[in-house]
Amino acid sequence: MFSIGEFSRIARVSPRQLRHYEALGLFQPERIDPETGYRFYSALQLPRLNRILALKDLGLTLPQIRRLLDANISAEEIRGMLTMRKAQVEQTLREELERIRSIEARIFQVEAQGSLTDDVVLKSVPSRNFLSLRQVLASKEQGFALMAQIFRFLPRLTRRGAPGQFALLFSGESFETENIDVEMGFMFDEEALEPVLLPDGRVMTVHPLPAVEHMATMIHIGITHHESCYGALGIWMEQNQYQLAGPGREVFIEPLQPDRLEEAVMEIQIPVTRTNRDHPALITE
Amino acid sequence: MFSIGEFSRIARVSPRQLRHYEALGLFQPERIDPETGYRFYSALQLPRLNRILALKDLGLTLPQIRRLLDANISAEEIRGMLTMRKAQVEQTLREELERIRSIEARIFQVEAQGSLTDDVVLKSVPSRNFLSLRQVLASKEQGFALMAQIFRFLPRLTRRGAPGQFALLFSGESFETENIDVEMGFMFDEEALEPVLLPDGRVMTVHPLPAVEHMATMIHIGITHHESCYGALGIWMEQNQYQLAGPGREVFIEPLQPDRLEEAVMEIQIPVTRTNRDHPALITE
DNA sequence: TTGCTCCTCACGTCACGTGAGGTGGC
DNA sequence: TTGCTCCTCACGTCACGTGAGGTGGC
Repeated sequence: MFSIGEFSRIARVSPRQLRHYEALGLFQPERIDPETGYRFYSALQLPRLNRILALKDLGLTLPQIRRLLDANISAEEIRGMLTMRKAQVEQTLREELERIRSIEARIFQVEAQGSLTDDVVLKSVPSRNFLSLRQVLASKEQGFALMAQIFRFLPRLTRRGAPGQFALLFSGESFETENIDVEMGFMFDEEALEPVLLPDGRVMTVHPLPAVEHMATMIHIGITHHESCYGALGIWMEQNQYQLAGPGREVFIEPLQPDRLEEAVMEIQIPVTRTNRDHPALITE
Repeated sequence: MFSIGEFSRIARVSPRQLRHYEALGLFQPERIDPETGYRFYSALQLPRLNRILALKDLGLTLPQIRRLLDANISAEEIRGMLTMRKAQVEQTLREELERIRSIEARIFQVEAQGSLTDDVVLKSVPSRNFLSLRQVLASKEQGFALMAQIFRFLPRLTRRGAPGQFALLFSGESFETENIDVEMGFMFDEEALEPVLLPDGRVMTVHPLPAVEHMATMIHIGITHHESCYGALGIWMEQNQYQLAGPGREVFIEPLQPDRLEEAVMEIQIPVTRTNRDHPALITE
């Protein structure tokens, strides 16, 4: 019989660890002195402790190990738990690989620019309604004109002003500066509104925008000169192995104030999916 | 200005998260109403929040991010922190890869044996003194005879019986059953003892055993029939990519009781080093 | 009055490490 | 008496999630 100190030196675990395993019902001392509360262990308990440590090395949690050591568990169940755990580790492995790529991209950026820039953040955005007008614009100027018209008419849109955030949705996948297929209007969460007739006879209608699971986003201040954001998004997508997966959006966070457009804050959003490539890391045999 | 709820929906983070970042001094609201304590944020704060989220995605801790966002930090320091983080992730990646191999080995074992067996545990053992006798044994029987002789003489070794744990150290790297180069004696932690003269004229002397950083260990009950342990250790080493790195040891946990040898508990210890192989996972370019 | 949003604690997470404060045998 | 070992709390870790209990404006 060994005291907890002796036993911990033999097994090379800490006394605290032994007490912790005991508290979890995982590993009990062979005897506890009722007088002093001292714990005593025997050498014959070492195999069980070793099994616990070996399973812990595989990354199983202590409650999982407790279930695994349960006498009533079948080999089939054991295999199931290990297979599940393996899948988990493979998943985190893939994530770590991506993380390394992202860090490398950032290091490269710092070396090239001398500082951190262009913070692209991946988010998931929910479905929203879109009161909008779709049009192919011959030029940027035509776009601004349409925007101005909508905004002149805006106070009459609803009693309480704009129903949500002003946004642009670009359907073409090419980033040309003419013949842009754009949908312009207001994104909002409430139930659908009636269609709206503009003075020139065109009609803004409501349809739902789909939720997007993986949206690469970037914040830009002002309503012009945001081409560099698309450049940065493109580089980010390439370095992080994503590709374009749908129409991009430009969402204005706050109601636009026509006299202070240079202070407008816009979020550029691009739906992305992971580029399929072989993961050399997962070739483990 | 947005309330915390509005801002959290815009930025797609939780209000709790915003309060948490504030508590860490990482991200403050632009204004706090002194009356109500309500927090208010502006759209212009989104770039900073995005930077925080982007750096968090790289796996940096919030205090690290705080330092990175500090105005007085140079590009060189930023690069240093990112490079350090990259090395960390690469390390955990290697560990995850090993873990997958270990889990696969365990799954294979369960499939072959129908249950968990042979718990090999990797430990580090400290340096200890060894009062011992080295000899090349022609046969196993000769070994048992030597052991018996030492034990007959044992009561006279010290006043208080054996000075430590009885142990065998095998210098030959081959596992033959004859001409075994073995060192036999007692491992202990106290300061060195005097040499001991055995009745047949041979002398047991003290020398330190080196500490071993990576020791593959296994528990065996009894003093014979432990060949299967060496088989299991060999398989374990192969599957987990380790190789033999020094003389193996057999350490008896408790004082040997000659009439109950079948209940003796022995730890088999084998020093190992990692087998060098290319890690395909680290080919990231 | 009922919802809704906001506020400030404060517990829980996972596997222990690390004191703090106290006790019993050499 | 001084060390040594043991005991039982209980805090801290990391980045929040999740109530609990209370308040102010529509």
